[in-house]
Amino acid sequence: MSIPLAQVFQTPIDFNEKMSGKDSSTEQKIKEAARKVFTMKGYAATRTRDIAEEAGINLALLNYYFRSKEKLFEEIMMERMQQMFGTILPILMDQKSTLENKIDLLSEHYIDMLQENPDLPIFILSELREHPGRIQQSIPVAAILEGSKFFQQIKEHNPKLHPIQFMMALLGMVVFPFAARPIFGQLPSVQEIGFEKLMEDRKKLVSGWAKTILNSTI
Amino acid sequence: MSIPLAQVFQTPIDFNEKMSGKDSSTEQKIKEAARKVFTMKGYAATRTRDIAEEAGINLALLNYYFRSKEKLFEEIMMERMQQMFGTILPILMDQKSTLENKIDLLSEHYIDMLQENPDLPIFILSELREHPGRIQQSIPVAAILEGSKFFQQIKEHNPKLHPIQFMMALLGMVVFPFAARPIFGQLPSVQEIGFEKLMEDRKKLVSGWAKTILNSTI
DNA sequence: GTCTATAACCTGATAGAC
DNA sequence: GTCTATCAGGTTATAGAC
Repeated sequence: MSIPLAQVFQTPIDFNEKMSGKDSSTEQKIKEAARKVFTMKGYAATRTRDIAEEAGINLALLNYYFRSKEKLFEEIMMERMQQMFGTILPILMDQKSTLENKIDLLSEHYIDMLQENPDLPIFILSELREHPGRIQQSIPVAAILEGSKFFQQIKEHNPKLHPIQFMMALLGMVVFPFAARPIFGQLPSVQEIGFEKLMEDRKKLVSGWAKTILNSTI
Repeated sequence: MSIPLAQVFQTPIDFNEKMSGKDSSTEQKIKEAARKVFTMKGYAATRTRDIAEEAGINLALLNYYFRSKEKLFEEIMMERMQQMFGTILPILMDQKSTLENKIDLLSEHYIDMLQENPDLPIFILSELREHPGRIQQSIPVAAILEGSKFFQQIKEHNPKLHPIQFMMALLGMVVFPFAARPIFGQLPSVQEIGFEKLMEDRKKLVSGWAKTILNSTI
């Protein structure tokens, strides 16, 4: 069930190309539809009929290609988790880049990816709450993160700061706005400026703030 | 459908007292069970049978007290949203307290509340994604936030910083660790230190960092 | 490979006895 | 108010024709 490490390290660009699905075979159409519906509504609220309709095919065909709803979901979930974590892990593990470099890259690339997949965070987080086990089944995120160059660099840079606390701050500043978009999106000023514009500006804000935090003595 | 403003402003303490439910009438037992199951699994994945079993009563009784699954859910959702937003809004609207004061209070009280209700954020966010309308039905969070003393104070303190961007950073640093607990909780170092301890330490970290961000010129 | 029809099952809700 | 039994509708999955 675990994914070859090479796949974890594919770049976001490779991934998005694979996702755009120019292969319009029936199987790909179903997968694309499943990706869309599962991500928007979650496993439990999704009916296989919705997916079939979205794919423009018959319900029976879905079970012909993928044995069951559960099996189809597993495939989608695997892909989406790779997209969620595959974007950051290669950056954090890079042995050459500096700490500040990693922060810049993460802020920029992750916001880019989330702009194109705004409901990815809620999907991952809400599906993971009931099956936390899924995560180590697909990618050993925990082990990778903990032993990453990134963690090592944080410890060296500021021994008083626990890398986890910093990681939670950085990811929180980047990911939370997307997870809470249903709320923030209703603020008049967000609607005026536009959520996408705000996130575009946010890239520089977050990387700047993160570096500031890193050097603070709190 | 909208809640009297007085109720929005109840303190977290009042709220928690109401939640502890010493009234063990059947109706309260059902509500308590519903709160637990809905919050853990979400609306779609919850079966009314699960709630009945958790409450130690019969399925028919659930429909006797609350007309339907949907109606019961509405009540729970309303409560939970009040808990989610009722904790911060009074702090942000206070006319007397300073900006730094508000940051300290929010960081401390919100983390306290989330320690007791760790799966509240995912519940709210995942239920809101499909029905973003629910939010203005219960509490006019958007309008309140936008016109709050807090926003005004941020603008005065640092005119170059958009209050929304700061708000997203502050809430992200506080709320995200709980939303992503299924992931962070698997890191060995988190298990060693203990998630609760980390969050306890985090109160001061976040309030410190938030003030630093506020004064940065980025 | 793709469809229609249907089986098998599950879930929310109610009827009616106590 | 509380229970058992059951209905009605919906959902996944499959059988079988084309």
